[in-house]
Amino acid sequence: MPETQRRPESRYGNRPTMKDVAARAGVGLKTVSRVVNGEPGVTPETERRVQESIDALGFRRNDSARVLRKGRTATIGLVLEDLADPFYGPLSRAVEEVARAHGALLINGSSAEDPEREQELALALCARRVDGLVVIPAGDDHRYLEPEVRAGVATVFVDRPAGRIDADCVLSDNFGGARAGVAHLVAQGHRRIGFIGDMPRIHTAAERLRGYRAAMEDAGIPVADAWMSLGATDPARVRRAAEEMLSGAAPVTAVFSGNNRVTVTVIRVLAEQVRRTALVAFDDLELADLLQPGVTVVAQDAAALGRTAAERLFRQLDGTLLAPERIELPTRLITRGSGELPPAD
Amino acid sequence: MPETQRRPESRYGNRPTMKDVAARAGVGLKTVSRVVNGEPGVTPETERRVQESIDALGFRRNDSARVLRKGRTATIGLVLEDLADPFYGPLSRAVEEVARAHGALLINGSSAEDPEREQELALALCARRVDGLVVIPAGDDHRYLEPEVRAGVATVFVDRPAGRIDADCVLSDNFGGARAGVAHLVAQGHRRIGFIGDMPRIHTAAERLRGYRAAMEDAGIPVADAWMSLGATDPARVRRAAEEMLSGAAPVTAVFSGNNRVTVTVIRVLAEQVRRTALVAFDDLELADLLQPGVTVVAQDAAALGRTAAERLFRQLDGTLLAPERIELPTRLITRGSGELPPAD
DNA sequence: CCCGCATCTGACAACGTTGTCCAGGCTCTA
DNA sequence: TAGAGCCTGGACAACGTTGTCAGATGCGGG
Repeated sequence: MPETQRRPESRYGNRPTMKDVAARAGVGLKTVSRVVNGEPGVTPETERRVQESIDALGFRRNDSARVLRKGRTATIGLVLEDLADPFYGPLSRAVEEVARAHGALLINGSSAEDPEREQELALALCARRVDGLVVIPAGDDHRYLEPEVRAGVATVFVDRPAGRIDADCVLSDNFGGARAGVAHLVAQGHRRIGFIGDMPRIHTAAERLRGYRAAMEDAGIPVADAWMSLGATDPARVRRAAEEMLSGAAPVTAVFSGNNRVTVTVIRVLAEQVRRTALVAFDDLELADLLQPGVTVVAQDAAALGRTAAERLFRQLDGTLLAPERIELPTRLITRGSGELPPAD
Repeated sequence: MPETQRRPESRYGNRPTMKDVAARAGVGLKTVSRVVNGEPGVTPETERRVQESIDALGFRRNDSARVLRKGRTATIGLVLEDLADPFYGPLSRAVEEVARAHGALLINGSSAEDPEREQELALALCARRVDGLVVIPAGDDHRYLEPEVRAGVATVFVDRPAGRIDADCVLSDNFGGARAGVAHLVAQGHRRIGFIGDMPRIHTAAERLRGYRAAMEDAGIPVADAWMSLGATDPARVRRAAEEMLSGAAPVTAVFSGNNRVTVTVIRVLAEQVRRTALVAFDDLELADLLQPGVTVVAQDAAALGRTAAERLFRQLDGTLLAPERIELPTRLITRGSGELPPAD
């Protein structure tokens, strides 16, 4: 029994290590390390021999071991809501680009709007010792991250603020954007304006609702309960909500739609109606300008959100960062027709 | 000078280790390991003490060290083209879901259609010892992965086949889909049918072009060079290409568009034309049914591609897999109006 | 009362890498 | 030619975890 310790099962399929490379090249272990890391102090001739050995064996440095030794993983984590949502694609890509510029890789996971899953994911990433974490919160209590933050994990929240923890946040001006969007409808002469949004427990949804209410109040219009749908996100329920506020004795003449997923359904419903109803939607859509009429939107810049957050993350990692801050990015009203339809009553 | 070796800079901000937990709980290191991993053989009382210690110190197991010891990372890598592309969002999400079901995390990176960057990314993932790799190829030579595959990295290619290496591939039936789409246009009476696609060096683009040619040949229609645009992907060039084939003495009466990015531009151009030109597009679009006319598409199932690839990857990891295979998923023609317009000449 | 056995616990090595430090050989100068 | 100083290379420990194995403890039976 020559081995006292059984090798763990299928350990990397027995990859060559620096030791193997060193043995083959007839040099010391550390010399190989030097070559691999481009450190100075190796003769060209030695370097050549080592390099040849590396190529011959198909050696690739084991970053797990490296990380263990160095303490930095050059990896950041991104916890988002749903990678398949067209809003998060560009955001994620922007984070990735910044990470790449800093030589880091990106691990990401979707929380599917489930706070528990968000926590599970974030902590799994911490266990892997990501250097930093960009989180799009699903839950509203992030105290579970406190030990991690104290331990030095850089953390930035995006799109929605952190709950019960003092941390950097990068947000869109949801309130201002919604307010401006609704005000735009008011300016076209609308008074009965519907709002279809997500559950108010989601911060962005709550803020947009607040913007809606503010704009209505600015205009001195009392809001009827029947004009608001909160929390219906699946197509069927959105459809029902939209149809309801479009029917009855005093139907809404305009709708403000609270996010991109709601919008696609609302557009469908409006297209089926005889009466032309105005629409302003939060979040831009790919083909919004080609519809009849074009969809007027309050656009947020998903890529900018991601970029800003990631840049801030790396500034935390540089150590050049001071107190947590809340950064709010402006939204932009893009008029394309649907928001400029006059009231049709 | 009590320490012979300086601590690496800011090593995890001095996180507690199992040793610290053990010391505080007054137990041995291994006992903590047992508790953390839920291994049997620990008295409830001891376990309680250890758990208390863990909570008090905010300990979290360092997975890097764990990986180093165990040899499996429970992480898979996904190299795709552009996370911001709406086609890859669902694909990526599907891979993530499968990974999650197997208790693995997902690292992903975008190659931006650059073979060098693809290689760099894939190898970086291998250095991190991901258990497996799902690759959407940008390049056409993947021999660089051979040592990795031999070393036991499970590998599956998606959307496009691997180059010069024998590996699992999961593809859409690009040829068949394009052929059916073009045949559909022929069936409406079109004879002058344009094709606007990506660079033929991209496999999917080449296959779709082949499908176009095949359908035309089936119909006995010789293809004019002026009807084809290959490799223009940025909006400006697509626009020019489209406008060109729509003008002149014998303009095309129908266009087959080779991918989603091309399609959005083509739709814009067609909308500006007086004459109605038919369109069938490869890849579905979010609001395709709401345009006037609705866009007839050859839809592929991005999520199914991702799911199938990831499942195959994990079957490789289970060791239940045999020879590399090429799996082709069917596409679906969805008629919505634009593809049913008759020739307008 | 002591032995044997089962159960629980801990010491130790090893995973693959990098930081430190020292040895040996070389060059250059006095 | 000897000494100082530089350059290259290697031995060794340490990073935090887990597998192995042996020691300790307690209990029941002979």
